[in-house]
Amino acid sequence: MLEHKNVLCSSTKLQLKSFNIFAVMIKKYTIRDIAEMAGVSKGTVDRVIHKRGKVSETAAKKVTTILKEIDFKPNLIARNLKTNKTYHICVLLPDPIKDPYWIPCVKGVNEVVLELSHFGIKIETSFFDPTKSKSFTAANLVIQNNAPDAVLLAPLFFKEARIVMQDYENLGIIVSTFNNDIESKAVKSFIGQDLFQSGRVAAKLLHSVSKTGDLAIVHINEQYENAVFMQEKERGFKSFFNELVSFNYSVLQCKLNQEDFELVLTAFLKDHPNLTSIFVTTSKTYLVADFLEKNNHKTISLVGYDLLNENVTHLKTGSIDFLIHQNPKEQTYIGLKFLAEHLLFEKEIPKELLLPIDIVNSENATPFMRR
Amino acid sequence: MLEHKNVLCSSTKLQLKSFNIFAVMIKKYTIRDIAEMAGVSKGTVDRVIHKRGKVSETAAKKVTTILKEIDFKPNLIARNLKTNKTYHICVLLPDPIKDPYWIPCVKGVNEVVLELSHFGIKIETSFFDPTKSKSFTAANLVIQNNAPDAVLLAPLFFKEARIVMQDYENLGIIVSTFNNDIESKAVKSFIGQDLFQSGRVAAKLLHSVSKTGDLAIVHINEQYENAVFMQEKERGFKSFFNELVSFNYSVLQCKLNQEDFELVLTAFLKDHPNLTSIFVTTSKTYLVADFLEKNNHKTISLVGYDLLNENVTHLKTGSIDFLIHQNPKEQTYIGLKFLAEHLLFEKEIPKELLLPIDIVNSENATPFMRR
DNA sequence: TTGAAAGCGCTAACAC
DNA sequence: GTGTTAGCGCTTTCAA
Repeated sequence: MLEHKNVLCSSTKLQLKSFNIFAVMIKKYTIRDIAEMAGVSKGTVDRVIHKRGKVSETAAKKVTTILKEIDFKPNLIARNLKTNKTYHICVLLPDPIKDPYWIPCVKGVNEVVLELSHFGIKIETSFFDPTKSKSFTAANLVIQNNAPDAVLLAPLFFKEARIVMQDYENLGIIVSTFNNDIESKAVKSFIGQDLFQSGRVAAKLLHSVSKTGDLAIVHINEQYENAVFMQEKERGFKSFFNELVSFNYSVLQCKLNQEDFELVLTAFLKDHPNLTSIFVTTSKTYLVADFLEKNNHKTISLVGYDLLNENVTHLKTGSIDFLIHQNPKEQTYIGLKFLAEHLLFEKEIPKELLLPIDIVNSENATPFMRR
Repeated sequence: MLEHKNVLCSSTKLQLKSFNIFAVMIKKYTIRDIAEMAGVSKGTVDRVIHKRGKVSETAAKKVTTILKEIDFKPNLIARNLKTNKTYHICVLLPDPIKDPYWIPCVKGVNEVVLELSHFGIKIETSFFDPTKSKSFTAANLVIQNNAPDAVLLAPLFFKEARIVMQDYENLGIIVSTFNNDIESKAVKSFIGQDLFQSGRVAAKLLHSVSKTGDLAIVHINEQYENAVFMQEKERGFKSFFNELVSFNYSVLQCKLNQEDFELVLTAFLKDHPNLTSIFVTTSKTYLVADFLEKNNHKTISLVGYDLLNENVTHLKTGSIDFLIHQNPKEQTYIGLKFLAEHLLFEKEIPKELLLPIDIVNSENATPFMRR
């Protein structure tokens, strides 16, 4: 036994030691222990912990001191077992039928529901039409009437969301956002990606694939969604090339709608024969890929967003070079879990959590989709 | 297209519907409810649930029927609160001082320790020397003498690990592995990446960056670690180019040691003037990057492994094009959490979990390192 | 073979 | 103000 321990190098022992401070989990105190130490009853300790008042200053002081001294952490499991309260959380998503991008979010919600099935958490999901800002506002009204404890939503419409957020704050309903950051003090937490940086990632990818020729940023259906977020990606994309020394090509811009798609894109490509790369700022990347494939533009590199089936198909045939995965499922999962744990265990929620920007090519797509 | 949309719609509705069944969380039954329904006492119900015997057939049958009928799920929280048992898990890692690749694993362990601090889980970490298989075997002996309930380890040495696994099985100690899959029935679970596929990802990346010229697979310090795992990456890498139609270049191989590094690599590059791409199969990618930078081989593309500081620095200066992130922290975190939840809540552990293969370039590296 | 009862750590209602 | 007490859902004696 001792012999074997010597095999480990001495520097390791140091790390191991400091690590164990965490791992050993010293002594576990209960409120009964505290009560005894302070010479008061459990009830008084509880009152101090929850600041319910009705405690003499002397008692309060004694208890607080001990609490701090031993860094008391109440057994949250027991607390939850007792209170047996059910919390109500509403989730508001763009309708996955209108835009399949949101399908994984439903899975993310379900996972939280399963994991937390033993705690009193009631989760209700509703959808709004991602092409209509009014639908978003209306859905929020319904939720507010339900008076849940907390709400998780994707604030697709910047202006409308900021207004609605005020109502939530007035009603004392906690709101977390994901996917889009509306930068309001009224939101408890935002889970998403750094869109500016994600534009830079796209730029770097296209620059890796081809070093020469003009590039184009393509926005699709910009009028439906709030353009603020597409512009962030565009800013990031441009910033990358601005920083490139001796870069002699143009970064162009092209706005498309699903209606006049072919016409406008055909004209655009004719106008810019030196184009070698396209960056699509939405999950509709497959539309551009379809077009390039059909019209035999094999030399144009393409980077876009999201693991829709259509996009992944193009990834595998080679008409899309890279996709950026925004991980909608994980965003919803984390956002919801944070809220639930905050309600149940009074856990702190970070004001902002930016998930990694996943780069996907034909070879690593599958595990991302499975998850 | 139309067809596809219809599939989407209906499946989405289905998802939503089944989701609500979950979310509403119908009625929560307790063993008391069951006892009343069956006309027996809580004790009897408990005996049936845990198959502790000493129950008459009639009573057993009645209870079992009801249990099935209502799909009873005991409140695991309450169970844990009562039993108040502490479980003991050992973690065995290669010494992070010998190889910084393993540093994030310690963070992963600490995270689990923090999250599970309210449950009775005692976690102890020890290290072995990744260059010495004997150190691995010895460390396992020490652990076996400690008789923990479960063990999480990185079985760097294929043969030795398979032997040691037998001992664990005989001792009734649950073992999960991560990082390397030794494919033994004696291991409960493996968390890691598909190494073959990760070789393919590297191949695709290099092919994206440059379509022409010879490629080289570089193994570093192959004799120290078990070559099985490097070979998997190599196989994957080669398979990609084998499937490429009209690919007219060579995929070469080069084995390096830290001692004669410069000499051998210089000779290799001289022998292969058409080389445009290098794939390094280990986290020592920065050694090759250093070399290329020093000797001004700016036209050679480089893909390697892991977010060591040295590697990321080269990523940002451009001497490494892409890194593949094996996510050691997440591997450890998940492996350990699975074990803990299995012990505490009798949760099923998947036999194998393959994490996504993360592609990293200069622009998305930061959030991966922060996590 | 069974039921009754105590108790895990915490909360909250209720006396004093 | 403060202590006491009755549970939350489950496990585990201990009698019967």
